[in-house]
Amino acid sequence: MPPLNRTRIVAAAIDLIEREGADAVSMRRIAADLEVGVMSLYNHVPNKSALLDAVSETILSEVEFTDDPAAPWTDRVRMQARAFRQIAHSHPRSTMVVVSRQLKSAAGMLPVERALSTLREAGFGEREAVQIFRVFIAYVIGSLLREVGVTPTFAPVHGAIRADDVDAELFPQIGALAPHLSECDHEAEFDFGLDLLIEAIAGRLAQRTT
Amino acid sequence: MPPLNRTRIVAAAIDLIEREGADAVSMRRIAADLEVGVMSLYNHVPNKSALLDAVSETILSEVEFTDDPAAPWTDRVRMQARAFRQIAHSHPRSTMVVVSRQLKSAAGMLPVERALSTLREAGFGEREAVQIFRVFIAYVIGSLLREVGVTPTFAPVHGAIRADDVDAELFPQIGALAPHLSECDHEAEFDFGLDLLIEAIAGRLAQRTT
DNA sequence: CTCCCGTACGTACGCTGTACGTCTCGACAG
DNA sequence: CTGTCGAGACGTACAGCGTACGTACGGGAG
Repeated sequence: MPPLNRTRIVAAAIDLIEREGADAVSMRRIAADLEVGVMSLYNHVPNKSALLDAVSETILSEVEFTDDPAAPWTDRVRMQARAFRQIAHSHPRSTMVVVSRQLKSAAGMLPVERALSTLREAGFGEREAVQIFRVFIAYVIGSLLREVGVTPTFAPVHGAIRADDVDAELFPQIGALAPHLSECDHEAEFDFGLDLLIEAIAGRLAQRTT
Repeated sequence: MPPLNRTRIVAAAIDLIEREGADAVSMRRIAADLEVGVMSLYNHVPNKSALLDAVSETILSEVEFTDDPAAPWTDRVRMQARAFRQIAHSHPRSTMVVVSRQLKSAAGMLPVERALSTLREAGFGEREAVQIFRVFIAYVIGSLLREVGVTPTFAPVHGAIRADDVDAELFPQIGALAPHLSECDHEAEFDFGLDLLIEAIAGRLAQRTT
């Protein structure tokens, strides 16, 4: 058994989250998985919150942000958004952890820097770039949370909604659209909204330069 | 002191969340606020999870969805989205609770029904209406979470980012745009993205009917 | 009056994060 | 070789959590 260290602890935490969900994470549980005393963890991690920060940072730094500065800005932002969505695939149950922690570290700020720089190079003004950036962030995070089921409200998937279950009098639309509501191709849905946003932004840019 | 009942318990829970945040919520704490034994709560609420569902439902049912079926669909969806955002104003610290619980009840499904019906009446197809609905939900929820600070990652507000704090070599854009990043008129930002989305959707509709 | 049931409540169990003290072991100074 | 020291592993302990269970009381039904 290799010596205990921060990296092994973080890896065990991620593994535990993916196996049993974020609620299952406890210092005792992680220690047990590592076959180690609980308090030994505290020699390498100051507290649970810092451990979750490290989890977030690790996952974030695994995302492959391949950016081609020569490509059109529309393709670049699309690629960046898609890269971010990869988190939901590579670490689905950790997504909420990643998204809900502010990281002041390089791993957390690099995606921001890239996005802003892309928008600036596309020709948007300072204030404009930040606004557009925020719109994309909101959409991407909202989409991720729906995909991993953290915000099931108003996004029922899983056949949780059956046409028979809903009162056709009160909710005729939900009843009628139940087949479409209960199935969701996350990638297609994500791209649909993403293209919509990019198209709208491109429209603004074109209209302003004329 | 009036007799204990479900309504009073839910009200106490909401009050506690708004005063001290969702993490401060515990059955013992709520019971103490009501000057009542902990286990007395369980005569009116089956468990903590159900209590939080009730909290979500209560807040949701307070949202005023004034919908004018005669108005253009663009105005209607804008109004619905803004109404939803009111949650962040009326119960900021409860927002995450509301958004993260799936409600099968009428209070949870009514907004969905309204949105879908608006989109259908605007002329969108079944599948299309659901897709567009999902895009709006993602954007609205993402925006709410940023506004209430649940997803501070990539959305640093509060002057948390100062131009001096960031390495100008590694993050030139973040440094240059720090003034804009550190201040955020949530309502204006929300409307900016909302109008962008509505405009894009309207474009799709116009293009298809021609 | 008696019975009964809903409500309030105390106790208890297993879980949580983590502060603190102890013990062991490898490295290095003399 | 021996004495010392620091770092890491670990046990114990405490306050707090959700809630299962048993008990006591008070008012309406028969």
